[in-house]
Amino acid sequence: MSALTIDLDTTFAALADPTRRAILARLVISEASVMELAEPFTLSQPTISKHIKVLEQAGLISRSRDAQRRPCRIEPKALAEASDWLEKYRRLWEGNFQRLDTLLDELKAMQEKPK
Amino acid sequence: MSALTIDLDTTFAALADPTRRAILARLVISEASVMELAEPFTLSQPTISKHIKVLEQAGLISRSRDAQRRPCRIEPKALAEASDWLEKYRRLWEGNFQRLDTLLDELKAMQEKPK
DNA sequence: TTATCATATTCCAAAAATAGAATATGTCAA
DNA sequence: TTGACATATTCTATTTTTGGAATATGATAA
Repeated sequence: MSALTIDLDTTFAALADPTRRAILARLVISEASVMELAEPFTLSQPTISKHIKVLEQAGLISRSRDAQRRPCRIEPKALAEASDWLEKYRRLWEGNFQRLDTLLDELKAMQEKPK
Repeated sequence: MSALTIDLDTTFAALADPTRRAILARLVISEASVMELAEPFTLSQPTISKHIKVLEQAGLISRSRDAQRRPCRIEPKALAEASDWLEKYRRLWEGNFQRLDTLLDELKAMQEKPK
């Protein structure tokens, strides 16, 4: 199973945790090791490792090797897929809203100048 | 606690379920009752009601009253907040990528024409 | 009112997520 | 090789999520 088949279930579930979102926010700045990522939290190292694993399995980050370290970096594809899904529905809904808006304008115009 | 304070945890968790995303996708077309929303699924009515409750508590939909029905409609604010979060990090990362890209181009140019 | 339709809630069981402690593995430097 | 450091895994307990069956509530029409 390649990273291409990561589904939105897994991606959104990974994003639903504040620790994991904070890790992603940190990784936007630069790559970082597990220790560096764990530093701001009171959580234990194993717990952070597990959060990192969830992010990796969701395709949101990938790992490399630097001596004993396993630096994490953001993988934008999964982020983009989730964002695309939301943007699609946002645009569609805004389309609906615009039509509703037009309708309300028409109704208002009719009230002011009933024919 | 107003709908304004809905957090991303709840929103992303609500989006992490395919049934709930399908319900949202359906609601982009138009408002719909619980029965109408349940129709495409093999899940029981109570189960669909519970999914709807999760979406409502996440601020992703709201309900109204039409005789015995409780039509659901999309609430775009939570959708927009989740989308904004993702878009922000997507843009930031794409910024990083562009800088990296520029760096790689420079390295490549140096290899072709070492000074 | 009563029957009916639409929806919600309660209760239960199964599965999954989360965290820490303890421990294991992997990598490097001396 | 050994010691030290970085990270991962296992085990266990707790909490949350998900679903169905049964049941309750709410709203309307007759």
